[in-house]
Amino acid sequence: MTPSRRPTIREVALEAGVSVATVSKVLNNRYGVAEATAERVRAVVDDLGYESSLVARSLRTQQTNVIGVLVADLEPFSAEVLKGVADVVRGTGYELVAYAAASRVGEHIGWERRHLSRLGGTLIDGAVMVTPTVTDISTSVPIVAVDPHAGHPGLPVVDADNLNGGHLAAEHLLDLGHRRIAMLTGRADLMSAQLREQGFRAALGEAGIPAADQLFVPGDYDPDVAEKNAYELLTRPDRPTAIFAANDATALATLEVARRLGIDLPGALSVIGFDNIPDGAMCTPGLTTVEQPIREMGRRAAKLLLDRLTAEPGTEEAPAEHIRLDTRLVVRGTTAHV
Amino acid sequence: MTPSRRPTIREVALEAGVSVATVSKVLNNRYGVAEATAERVRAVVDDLGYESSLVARSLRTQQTNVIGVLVADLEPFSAEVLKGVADVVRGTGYELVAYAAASRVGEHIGWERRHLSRLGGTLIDGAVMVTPTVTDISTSVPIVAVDPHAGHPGLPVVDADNLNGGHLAAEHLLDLGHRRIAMLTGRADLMSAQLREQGFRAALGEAGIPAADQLFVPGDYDPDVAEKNAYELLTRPDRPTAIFAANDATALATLEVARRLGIDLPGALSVIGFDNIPDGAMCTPGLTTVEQPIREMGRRAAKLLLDRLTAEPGTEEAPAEHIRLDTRLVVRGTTAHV
DNA sequence: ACGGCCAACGAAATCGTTGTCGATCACCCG
DNA sequence: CGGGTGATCGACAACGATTTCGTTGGCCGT
Repeated sequence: MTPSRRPTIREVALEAGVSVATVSKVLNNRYGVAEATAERVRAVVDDLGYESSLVARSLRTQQTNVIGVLVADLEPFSAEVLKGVADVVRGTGYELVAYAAASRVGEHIGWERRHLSRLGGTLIDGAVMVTPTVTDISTSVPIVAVDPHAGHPGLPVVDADNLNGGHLAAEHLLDLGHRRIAMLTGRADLMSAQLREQGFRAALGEAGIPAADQLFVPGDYDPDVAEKNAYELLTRPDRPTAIFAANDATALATLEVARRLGIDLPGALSVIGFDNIPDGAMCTPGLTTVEQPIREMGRRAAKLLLDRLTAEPGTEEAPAEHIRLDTRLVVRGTTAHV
Repeated sequence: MTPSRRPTIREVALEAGVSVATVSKVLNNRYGVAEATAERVRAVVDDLGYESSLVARSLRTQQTNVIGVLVADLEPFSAEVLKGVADVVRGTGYELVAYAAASRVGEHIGWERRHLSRLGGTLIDGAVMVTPTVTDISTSVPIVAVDPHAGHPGLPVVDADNLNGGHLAAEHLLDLGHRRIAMLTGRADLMSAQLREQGFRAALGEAGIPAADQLFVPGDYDPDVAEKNAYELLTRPDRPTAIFAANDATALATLEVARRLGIDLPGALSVIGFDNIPDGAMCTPGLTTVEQPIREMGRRAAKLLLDRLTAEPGTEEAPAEHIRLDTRLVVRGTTAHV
């Protein structure tokens, strides 16, 4: 019985009666080997089921042909970005691996840095980082950020038009006649959250409605936080007639709170979210929301990264691009007139 | 300016005035180096910010200290398993990477095999496979399967007690007085789906209710398929008073169909799902379901795998374990009497 | 027939690390 | 003072691939 170990290139060479160098040349179809021998080598290769060791190859060539996606947690948003990246990576000869950080909040401080330095230049050739919070990325591998922390210096970014998205949400509610509108704001450190709020405030301003600070409560992109604050908001004597939640997860939490409080929806309260995650469409009534093309964001991020990786070393580095994709209003059943 | 490349062990050795071997010994704190030199080496190491190359180390030691989780797609189920695996892997010195297969259905034929052979023995030391469909796993790395394809030979498996789960669902509906109960069955090739149906049928039988074949329609674990079939089911003249969906995703799709048809829920129709994914709890009304401890399944799978990996080579291989975790009825708002 | 040339191939260096094993040296004991 | 004994360290051979560069041999032209 043949050994169950995976065969090495040496064994292939031996079997085919050629040198290791020749086998390598055949596999990477490089110039300088006769078709006859190449044929013979190929026969032996798939007879033995040989596959070259990615590790050994990486050591030699100094690149792994693997790109990583680093996500803080596997919420639907990250998962969707990941799928978008996978769409693009497939068929390019690159492998795709995902690294999920801590599941416990607060534990991921510095996680991104640690992982990047461990992996970069040794396990992955580049990375797509989803909602990264690190401020100084001083690493050797190229990085593309999706929906990053506010105030990043010069690294390529893909995000949605959050500013206009916030604007759209406010406009929709204003069109329906709402005047006392509250907002569950997002994670304060993320650019997307800041822009959504900014666009929202701008639209209110344009409509001549003063922004009352007590109507802006933190939702933090987190259902639990949002639930607590939505409850507080909805039990006030002068409770708002509409709520803009900075993302769908917190909007759904708000719906749940309203239901518990027996508030008629959308009769007595309108709720609009942001993201357009699948769950929002499934719920009863369907969640009105601002859609951002998450999967497409993943695709664009991957393209950006692959472009950098496959760029000729000679060509000068392209300036950090910033790709901003459009957002779009999706009206369903949780918003209504008055 | 120092080169921006990551430093090698050789440079550390040079800087510290010792040999490469000594540096290696210090880093892996192996016996045979004086504390004074060790101290000096350590100083240089974090002065230069040196980190050993995982690639080179892997090539030498023939193990990568990375375990992989292979999922067909990143639905909530897989994501939750992944988190469970991450819980266990953290702090063990192993890295965790996730490989997502095709996003398009049907494209993943043979995908598992390809990836395993490419990665196994070269990029990962072992793998947890979620709902694997391959039948012959002839690879060099240890594998643990979560909720596998039916009829696997001798590989360790972690799953939930699907048989009893199906039984619980049926019992619940029977207790509520339902007699004409339909089922949206799951993916026919998965063990879990078969067992859920089997438990369900058994409970019906015990109650003296003949199983009418026209009440069993495929849901396929897929919301789109389920939507189509649920529609057909609910527009029949003698439509069922209750539906058992083989998983929550299809149960939610059923709810959506019922809502579109204007069927009062749970007054005129009871729906029960399986899994207890978060979305089911968020919806209005909350989805009654059978819970399986998905995250815990991930944890157990990871433990099983790590046990195999860290087992002394001398000890004989333990027989393939099969860990079956309990399922539990979670009653919410989508089921009611009569 | 001989020199030159090109295609085809192989020997060897290399990537960065670990582990074995021999060399060195100080020290202690008889 | 000599020999034995640890402790400490470094030289070197792997690991499995890629790539450079030199060697071989055949063929062609004159």
